Amino acid sequence: MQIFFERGEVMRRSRSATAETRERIVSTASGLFLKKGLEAVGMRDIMSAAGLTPGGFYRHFESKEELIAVANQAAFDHLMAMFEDRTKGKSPAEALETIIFLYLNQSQHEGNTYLCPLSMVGAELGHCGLKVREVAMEGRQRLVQFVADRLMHLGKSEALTTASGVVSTMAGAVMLSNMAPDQATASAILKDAQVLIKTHFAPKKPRKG
Amino acid sequence: MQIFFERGEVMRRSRSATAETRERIVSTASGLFLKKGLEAVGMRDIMSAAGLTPGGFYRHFESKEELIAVANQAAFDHLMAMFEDRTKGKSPAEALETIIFLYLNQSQHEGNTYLCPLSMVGAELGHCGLKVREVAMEGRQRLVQFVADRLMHLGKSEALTTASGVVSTMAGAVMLSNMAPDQATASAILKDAQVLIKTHFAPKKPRKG
DNA sequence: TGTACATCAGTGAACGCGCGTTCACTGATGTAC
DNA sequence: TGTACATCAGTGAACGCGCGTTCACTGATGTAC
Repeated sequence: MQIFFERGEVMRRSRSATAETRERIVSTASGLFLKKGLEAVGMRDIMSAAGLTPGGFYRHFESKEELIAVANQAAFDHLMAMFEDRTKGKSPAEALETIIFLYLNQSQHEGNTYLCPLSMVGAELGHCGLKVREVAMEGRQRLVQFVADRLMHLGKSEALTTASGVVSTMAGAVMLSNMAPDQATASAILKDAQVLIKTHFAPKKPRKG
Repeated sequence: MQIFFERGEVMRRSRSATAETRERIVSTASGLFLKKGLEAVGMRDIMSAAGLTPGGFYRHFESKEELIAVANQAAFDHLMAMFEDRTKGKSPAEALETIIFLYLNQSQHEGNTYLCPLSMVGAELGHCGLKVREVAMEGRQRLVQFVADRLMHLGKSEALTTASGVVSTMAGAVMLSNMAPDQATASAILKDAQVLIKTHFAPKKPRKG
C-alpha cells in the first residue's frame, strides 16, 4: 500500500516499527479471538493487550471486520506452518497420526497458540462478511489438502473426499469438546473422533469396481 | 415456582395465558438464536418478534443466559421429536440414512425450523455458563444415543464410540458449510461428510479379536 | 551536514448507539368474604 | 352472587455501560534543499 505522487515518485514512508506494530495487533487479536470469540473481544481489549490505545487501530485497519479476516488468515498460517514443521521427514502414516493428535488436542493444554479458527470460533465466522468467510474456506481447504496429500501416499482412493470428511470430524469434535462442562466428557468426544478417523487411515487399495 | 404463605396455603396464580406467553418467548428466541447467533440477538429483537415489550421478559426469566439455556433445550426437544417422527417404523439402516440426510441438510432450505444448536451456534455455547453447556451436552448425548441405538441393530460393535464420532462429523460439516461463501462449496462439504459417515453404516460383524 | 517542513503512528477523550436490565405504573384476573 | 382487594403479566421509559469508531492533537521521523 504505497502512495504515488503526480510525478510518479514513490513515497518511502514506513518506519519498520509501523509494520511491527501492525503485526503485534494481528497476533494479539488472533489469540484473543480464538480464545474468547469474535464478538466477545472488543477493540479496547485488543489494543490494550497489544500495549496501545484504541485510536491507533485505525491507522492500520479499516474496521474490526477487516482485522477479523487478517487475524484468522494469520491463525491459519501459524497452524499450517506448525503442522509442516512437526511432520517434516515423517512418513504419510506418521504425519497423519501427528496432525490428528495436534488438531484434536489443540485446546487441551492451556496457553497453546496453535488454534484453528474453524473449531474455535466456528459458527461466528458464518455470520461475518464475504472476505472473512473466504479466508475461513481457504484455511479449511489447506487443511483438507494437507490431509489428502498424505492419504494419497497411503494409496487411498477418493483422498480429497475422505480428507474433507475428516476435517469436518476434527473441527466438529474440537468444537463440541470445548462446550463440555467437564474434562472427562471433552476427552471422550476427542477420543471417539480419533477412533473414527483412524478407521479411514488403514492403508488399503481402492475397492474393486 | 409457587408462592407459599405463612399458613402454608398455595396461591394458584397462573392464568393459562402466562404459560403461552412464556412458550412464545422461548420458541421465538430459539429460532432467532439458531439463525443469527446468541450474542447477535438482543432482548428487544426477541421480545418484539414475540409481540411484547422488553420489560415483560423478566416476569418469565432471570436473565438472557437462562433464556439461552431454555431455548436450546427446546431446540433439542424439537429436533429429536422430528427425528423420532420421521423414522417411525423404519428399519435401522433407513432411519440412519434419514437422520443423516435431515441433519446435514438442516440449513439448506430457508425457513427450516429444525436446527441443531451444536452446529448453528457452535463455539458460542462454549463461552456460556455451566447450565447452558450442560444443556448442550445433554442434547449431544441424545443425538449420539439415537444413532448408537440404530447402529447396534445393524450389528456394529462399539456403537456408542462410532455414534459419537458420527455426531462430531455431522455437527462439524454443517458448521463448516454455514461459513461457505457459495452454495457449491457448502454442498461439497456436506456431501463429503455424508460419504464418510456412510462408510460406518455398512452392516458387518465386529472384526475378529 | 544543518535547518525547515511535511508526514503520520499513536494518544486519549468523545461520539452515537444498542446492549441487558430495572422500575414505576396499568389494568385485567382471581380471591376473599 | 356481588363487592373490595391483592396479585402480577405486561408496558415503555430510563439506567449505566461498553461497543466500534472518530477526531484534534502530539511528537518523532524522514525528506527537501
